[in-house]
Amino acid sequence: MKADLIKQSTDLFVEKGFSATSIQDIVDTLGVTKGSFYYHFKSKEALLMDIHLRYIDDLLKRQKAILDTEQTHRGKLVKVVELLIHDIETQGALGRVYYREIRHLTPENAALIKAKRGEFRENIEKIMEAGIKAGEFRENLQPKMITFAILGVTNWSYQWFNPEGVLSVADLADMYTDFILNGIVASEK
Amino acid sequence: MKADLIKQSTDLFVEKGFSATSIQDIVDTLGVTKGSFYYHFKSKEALLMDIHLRYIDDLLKRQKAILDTEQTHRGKLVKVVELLIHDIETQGALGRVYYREIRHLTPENAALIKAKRGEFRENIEKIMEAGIKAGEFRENLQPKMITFAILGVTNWSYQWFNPEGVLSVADLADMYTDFILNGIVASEK
Amino acid sequence: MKADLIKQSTDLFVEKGFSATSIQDIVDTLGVTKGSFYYHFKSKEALLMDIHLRYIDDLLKRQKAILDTEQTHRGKLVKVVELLIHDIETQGALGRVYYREIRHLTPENAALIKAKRGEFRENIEKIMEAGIKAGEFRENLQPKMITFAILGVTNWSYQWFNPEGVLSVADLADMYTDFILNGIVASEK
Amino acid sequence: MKADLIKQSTDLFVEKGFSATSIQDIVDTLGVTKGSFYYHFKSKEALLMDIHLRYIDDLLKRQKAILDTEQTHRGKLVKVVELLIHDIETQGALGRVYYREIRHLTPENAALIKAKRGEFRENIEKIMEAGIKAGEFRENLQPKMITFAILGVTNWSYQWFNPEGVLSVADLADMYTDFILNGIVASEK
DNA sequence: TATGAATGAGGTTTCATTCAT
DNA sequence: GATGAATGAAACCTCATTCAT
Repeated sequence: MKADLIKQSTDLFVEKGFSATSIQDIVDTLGVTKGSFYYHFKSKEALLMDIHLRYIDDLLKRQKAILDTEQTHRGKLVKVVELLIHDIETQGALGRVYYREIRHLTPENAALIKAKRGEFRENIEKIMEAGIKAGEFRENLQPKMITFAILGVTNWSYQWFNPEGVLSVADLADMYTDFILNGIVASEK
Repeated sequence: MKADLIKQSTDLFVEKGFSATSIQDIVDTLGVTKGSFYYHFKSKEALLMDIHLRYIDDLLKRQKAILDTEQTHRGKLVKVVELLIHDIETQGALGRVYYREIRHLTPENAALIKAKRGEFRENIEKIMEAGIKAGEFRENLQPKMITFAILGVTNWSYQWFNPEGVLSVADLADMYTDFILNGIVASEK
Repeated sequence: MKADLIKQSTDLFVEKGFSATSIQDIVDTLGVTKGSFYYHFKSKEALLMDIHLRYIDDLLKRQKAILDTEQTHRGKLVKVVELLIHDIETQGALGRVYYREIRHLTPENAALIKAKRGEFRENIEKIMEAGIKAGEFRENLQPKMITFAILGVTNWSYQWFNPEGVLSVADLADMYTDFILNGIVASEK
Repeated sequence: MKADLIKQSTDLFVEKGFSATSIQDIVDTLGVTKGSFYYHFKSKEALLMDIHLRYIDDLLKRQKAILDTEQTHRGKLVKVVELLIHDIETQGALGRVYYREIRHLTPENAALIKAKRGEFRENIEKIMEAGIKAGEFRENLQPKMITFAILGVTNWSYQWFNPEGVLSVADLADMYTDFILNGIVASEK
């Protein structure tokens, strides 16, 4: 039941946004009552926090697995990009909630989530730094800014990509790792 | 007065989101009354539409100027990227409202804005297509997807970039055009 | 367990009032669940009635003991006043619940409690009447109104008196019996 | 309208208590809507605070007038007692709300009201002190405790006295000033 | 142009109570 | 005896909107 509530509310938050989704909307889709909702969640914000925590903790765990497994910096980066893009398929557009609605968490909760987001981002920065040092990546890159650029490429996909369209998630991941690694300019031979 | 209302409400929408910002919030920061708001705007949604229209029309106008002026495909692309990033400074984080709150427009209005967004995006796609054909850009790129990637890089900046920080908007624009054009992999010499 | 529920709920009713205290509040302080509460009490009102009944029945029993024991009218009155004031120490501020929350009983239950209250008060009135007749008390007193005045002196103590302060319950009882008997005017010698 | 809301809600608070009176109850008796209530009052608690403030400020003002006018300590005391008892007639049983519902104010507001209550009480204490010093009142009285006893006599009247009964407010005031001044014991001649 | 008062729908939350286990 | 989940009514409050002035 709690799981159902999380599932339904996430879908509704994706579709209509957190503020525009009422508790009534959520419980109506499940045919239960508001009282039931408040038995499982202290507040609407608590539900949002729950969603955020599950998402980022899961992301961090899988990121860690990649860092521990992959050998090259390039391999690590590619796998992390794939991780983010594949999530569009497995998690629905949950990422949209994750980035859009953090403002509706209490300051304390928002701070916690932001710290975990920062951790995820810093892990990518570290890949960049190490890759530059090792000569795998270009020298004149600023790791922090390039990390934001890479996250932009992946996260923006949540806004528009339809995994059931003509292009598969795997195709998109390939295309984007290629773009990130090589840019768009034709090499002069 | 109308301009003040637009300015204040945009700031509040950036900060708290459209749904979470009440008309009362808006008029309170200006020291006027709600009646006054409704003299200038038919509804809250009309204000949001106004904001969207001003933003996208301005963007399209400036994009058109670039397309008419720049000669190379590469030059056109670089200038459009710069246009988007420089907006963070001149327009504040208005872009955040623009992408986040379209959901709260009426279906008709949302369709109009989406059409204009599409136009803006297609103009970039056309640059890509032409650039590929001309050999300026790599052959095996999919213009549509690469356009989304580029928009991801620029638009994501609205989420985190502080133009008053140590890195200037111009620096960021340079760095990102370089990233888009060349990727991150060190060339093997 | 039932005793614990009564004890905790009385404390909470004293502190926050009957309406403002939820069943959840009560069971939380005991670490049990609501189902458990409803095993012991038919309803929240039944608990309140239980508290009222225990209190007034106990008071009546002890008042009766005094009436049977003391010889003089003055002695009876003094002992009843002492009874009421000493209760602040032994019963906590239960008296506050007793007077404040009768409104939340069902009409039938409220009537029963009011009848018992009336009995307690009439017993004091009878002391007054007999004392006046016997010449122990002043002639021109109206027993009913003076009884209310005396109850005012004692019951009001529940509002402010702290038995752990510098003045003991016994001191207060002495002082108030003296006040009731002699008033405040200095006798002209 | 605001005045109407205060009037109706005070009556309902007297009758059913603050917690048990809903905003709906209040507005229904006036045939207006909840929105209207919240236009005039920020919250239910703000209304309660309004009622408390009006009551105690008025009481303090009238007490001050008495202190400035009356010459003897005895006269001052008698007039203050009359002031309190006459209020039952002019203010309805508002005093019941005043003493019973303070717990529903926010801590800050409750502190303010308690401070003003304290001021009122201290003014009576000062009469007692001065009266004792001047030999008008008995030497062995503790001003603070006697003040509470006097307030008990008067305030308790709010609980039971019906000004439309056989005994008038003036009669009660006479009777109680006599009781306070002379006690109940028959003087031995 | 602007205000102040009012509306009514709907928002989040609380709560006494029930009941299968 | 006790629990945990659920209910449904009702609580407080917010808000976009209207309108006479």
